[in-house]
Amino acid sequence: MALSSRAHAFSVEALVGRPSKRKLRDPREEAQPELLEKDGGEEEERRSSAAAGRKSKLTEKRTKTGPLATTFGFNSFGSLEEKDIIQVELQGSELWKSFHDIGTEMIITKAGRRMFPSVRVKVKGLDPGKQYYVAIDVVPVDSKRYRYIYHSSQWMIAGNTDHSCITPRVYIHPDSPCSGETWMRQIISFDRVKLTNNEMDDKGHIILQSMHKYKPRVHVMKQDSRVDLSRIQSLPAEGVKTFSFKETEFTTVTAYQNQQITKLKIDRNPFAKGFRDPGRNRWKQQLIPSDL
Amino acid sequence: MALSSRAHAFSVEALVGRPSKRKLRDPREEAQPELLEKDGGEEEERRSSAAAGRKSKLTEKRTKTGPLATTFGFNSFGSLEEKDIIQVELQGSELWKSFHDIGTEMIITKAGRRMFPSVRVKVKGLDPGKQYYVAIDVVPVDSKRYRYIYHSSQWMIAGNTDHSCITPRVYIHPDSPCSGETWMRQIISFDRVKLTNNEMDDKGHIILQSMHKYKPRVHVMKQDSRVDLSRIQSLPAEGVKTFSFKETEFTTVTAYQNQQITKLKIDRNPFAKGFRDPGRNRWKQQLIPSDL
DNA sequence: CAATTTCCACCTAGGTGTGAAACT
DNA sequence: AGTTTCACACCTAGGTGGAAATTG
Repeated sequence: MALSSRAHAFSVEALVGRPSKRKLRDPREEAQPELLEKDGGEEEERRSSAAAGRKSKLTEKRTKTGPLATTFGFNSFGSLEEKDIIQVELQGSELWKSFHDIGTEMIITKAGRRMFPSVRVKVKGLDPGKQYYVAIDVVPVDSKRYRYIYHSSQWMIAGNTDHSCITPRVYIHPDSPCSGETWMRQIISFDRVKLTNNEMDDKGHIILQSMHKYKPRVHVMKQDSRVDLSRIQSLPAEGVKTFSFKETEFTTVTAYQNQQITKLKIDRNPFAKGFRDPGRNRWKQQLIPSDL
Repeated sequence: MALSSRAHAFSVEALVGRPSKRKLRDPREEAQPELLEKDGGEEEERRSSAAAGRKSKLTEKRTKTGPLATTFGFNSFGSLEEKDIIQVELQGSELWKSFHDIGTEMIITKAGRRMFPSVRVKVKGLDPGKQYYVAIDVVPVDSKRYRYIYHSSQWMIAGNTDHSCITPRVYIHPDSPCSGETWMRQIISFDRVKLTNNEMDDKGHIILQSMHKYKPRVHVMKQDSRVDLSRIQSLPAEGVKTFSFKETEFTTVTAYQNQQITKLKIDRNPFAKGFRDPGRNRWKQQLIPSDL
């Protein structure tokens, strides 16, 4: 155990990984209505795998690969076909849950930092012959600023923030636009999205504030020949289906707070392989000039 | 001088780099009509910088950044506006010319190999508000098979090949579709295109035959909502403007034939830096077990 | 024997967390 | 004291030509 000195003071409870506190906070959040969906009237259906029993008629076809989010076809597209029941299924939800159970943290930097895990989804119910855009954005979960308390390994509310005047940036999936057939045939990965705390960012990265809670949202929209969706910065008012998943919520940080998160990231992110234990601090020894 | 042993037998003439022979062959090729443009009736205007004197009315606005190719608006798009005079300008033409003067070779492999130099262009005369696709393909320059003669450092005709039944694969620029405004604002680079000699290739690479002469072509097409251009394998019959540049012609090889080409590639391609002279064959000495 | 394939050392390009320094 | 930034060693991912092996 030779991880970051930043999270040096952690409780035994945090290391054992008892998920009780976190589980207790969830029901309250699930019950509260969507506060942030005023900008278009699109319906958002969130379904964690724990709530997978509802709407069995729609979930009959579910494979056991992961949680599923569904939006009913209330015809903002103008089409009445049964196929209008678009479903979006999160891939890699087990990994997301591993982080979520601890309290997911995502690093944000000036230059932009990828998410790990990244959002990857499968889409069903599209019209194979029609063209769609698929996009992602990240919206605040609440209006609170958080602070991590080391000795209790807990996130505490540390203040309020007004997000209401900020329109979140949208990252259009690079394959867009693309036929429904093609979208449905592949796993749609947003692994190249980058998060930044630089409000002046000009590289199209998603701008967030550190020490706040956010959730990614996936958007599916039929191609509209009237607007060039490929260059927009904000979502159109209608014709957009929006999906999100409880287990992808995270807190933004500029340096990891909870050492369990650091450990899990190092363990699962291929790019952090150099920090895995077995062969670690071997290079440190080479820096000591003792062979002379 | 410790380059490839393959091109060991080279003439002094080749090393000095006298361009006379090549220059002599060019006029014949320029005079011959396009043989391979039967598939759509699109007009192709080729203009090397050596022929830049013609059509001065159109080239007045030319900057001195490179050669320019122009297609007149004869309304396959149905529009009559003056803006229909689309111009495509090759970027990095000095580098291309350095290779062309020697006799450009491009390696092709089963897995696919990038081109160096890569095709990079600037486009002018698009309708800023309309959507366009930009694409590249590579077509045969003639029906000959070539062989490199080491002792005279020359390419000789070695036989005939019938290309007529092969429709070339098209590589759609990944930014497609995109507004004319955006296309014109940036340099359009095809550096990710890969060439292969694998006729069964399923990765969308451009399939070529080794030891043949080819030229890349750049295509500009207005978006047609009737067809999903993003997934096509061959060009539509109409509404396509096609451009090519004499200095981007090349001969396909599976291993470099002319040592001057090898030298120039190593010198200019960042990925071949490891073969540049100063620090070379230092690692070879480490492999000799002589320190015991 | 010419042409092609394969494996390799050496690069570019860029995604990790670290730990010290800087900021506020 | 909490938070942010920076240079850095260490990775992944993949683009080079060399040289030996293989192909036809």
